[in-house]
Amino acid sequence: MPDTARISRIRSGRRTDIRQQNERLILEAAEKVFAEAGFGGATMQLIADMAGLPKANLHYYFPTKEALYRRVVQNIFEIWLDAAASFDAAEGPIEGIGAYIEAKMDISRRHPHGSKVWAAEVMHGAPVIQDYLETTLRDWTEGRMGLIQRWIDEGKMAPIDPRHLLYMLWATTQHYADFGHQIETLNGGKPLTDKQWHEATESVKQIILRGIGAL
Amino acid sequence: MPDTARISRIRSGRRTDIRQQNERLILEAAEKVFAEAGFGGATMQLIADMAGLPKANLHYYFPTKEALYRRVVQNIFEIWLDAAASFDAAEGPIEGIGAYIEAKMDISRRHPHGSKVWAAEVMHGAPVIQDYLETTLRDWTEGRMGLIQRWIDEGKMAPIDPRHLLYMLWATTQHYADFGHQIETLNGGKPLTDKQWHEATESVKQIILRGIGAL
DNA sequence: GTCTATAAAGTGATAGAC
DNA sequence: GTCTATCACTTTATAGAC
Repeated sequence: MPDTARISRIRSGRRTDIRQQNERLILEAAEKVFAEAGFGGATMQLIADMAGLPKANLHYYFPTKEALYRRVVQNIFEIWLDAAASFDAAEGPIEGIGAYIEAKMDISRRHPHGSKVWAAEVMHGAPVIQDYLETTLRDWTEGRMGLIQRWIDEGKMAPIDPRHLLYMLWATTQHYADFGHQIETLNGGKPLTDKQWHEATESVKQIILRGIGAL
Repeated sequence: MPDTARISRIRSGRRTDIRQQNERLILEAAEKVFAEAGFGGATMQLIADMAGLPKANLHYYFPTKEALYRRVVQNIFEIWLDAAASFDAAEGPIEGIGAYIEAKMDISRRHPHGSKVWAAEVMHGAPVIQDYLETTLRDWTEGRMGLIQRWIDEGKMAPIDPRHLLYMLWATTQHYADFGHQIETLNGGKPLTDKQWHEATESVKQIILRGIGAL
């Protein structure tokens, strides 16, 4: 390999590293700022400061504020879709829905900002991710509804409406992220401990699994 | 009564009527705009247009954008507090929690905008209503937790954690307002019918009441 | 790939005539 | 109590030197 080519590859590799690292820094900062201030309340200046970069660099990596925002929303959506794996692999509701609750609660704890950004996006009428709702989410939902209906037909749980069960699963688990500030305030101003997160997860699992007649 | 006094009273009465009517128009428009665009995304111009008033008049009735926003948040909070009456008057969980779910679901249907404004306010760290969380909501929560614990002690329901039951009640009922757009999209793009709202309410009641061992 | 300076547009709020 | 015109400020986005 000629020197010039090797040097070029190294340079290119370094540039790629810098790009990936800066994009990650920007996305993490953006997720937090969008969650805490909303899209309209967030400023590129604030995101830049939190990422430790000059504001102009944000526009170098993401052409517009909306493009940056879109990436943040897509990220949390993909994380949630991955959590469905445990759902599908299960043989019955205790295992499947129990694992799904655990996975969603874990995401609420590890990605509270992304959850809030998604919630705000939906509350505002999903101006940016309406296509996801109509395609990916719709297909996902119908697939899981069929799975739950099969468990009902097999007598593994009571005949509840699968759609409203899914809504309840989303609502209860995401509540611990989206309303985390309210929960923290009612917890004496302190974040939930490991033990409290475990108790919350077990409470949700217990009520829902018994509620659908699986226990 | 002298003519001048009578006329003055009438004039004063008319002015009061105009004030009350305009304040109501502004508050309704503001609730909708804050819900759909967020505090930062909402503009006084947009609220004024929706209320059918010149922008300057908004500042005549509400000194600042934040003062107007604060009133919107307080409104939904008081509506929710009133819904607790059914909770307290009950003799056991089936009656009390069942009525509370029905009341909260009804509010989600009739006041979806207010619910979203509250959700966004909490998600952003409750910058405007933190004092309510620490006083009124905290007292309310502890009172209801005591009531639920009494029902547990009396053997009227299973020994679940009262706090997480309350969170689940808030999460599930408010989800139908806050994520109404997502639910509507998954309903073929059409709002829930009377029948579907009733089915949703019954599903929530059934799963939770059975889940806490009250059925 | 980085950063300063600035352009272009929009915002909350107010003055002042009616 | 109403409404037009405008001020003072902030924002997104970009130009252009380095």
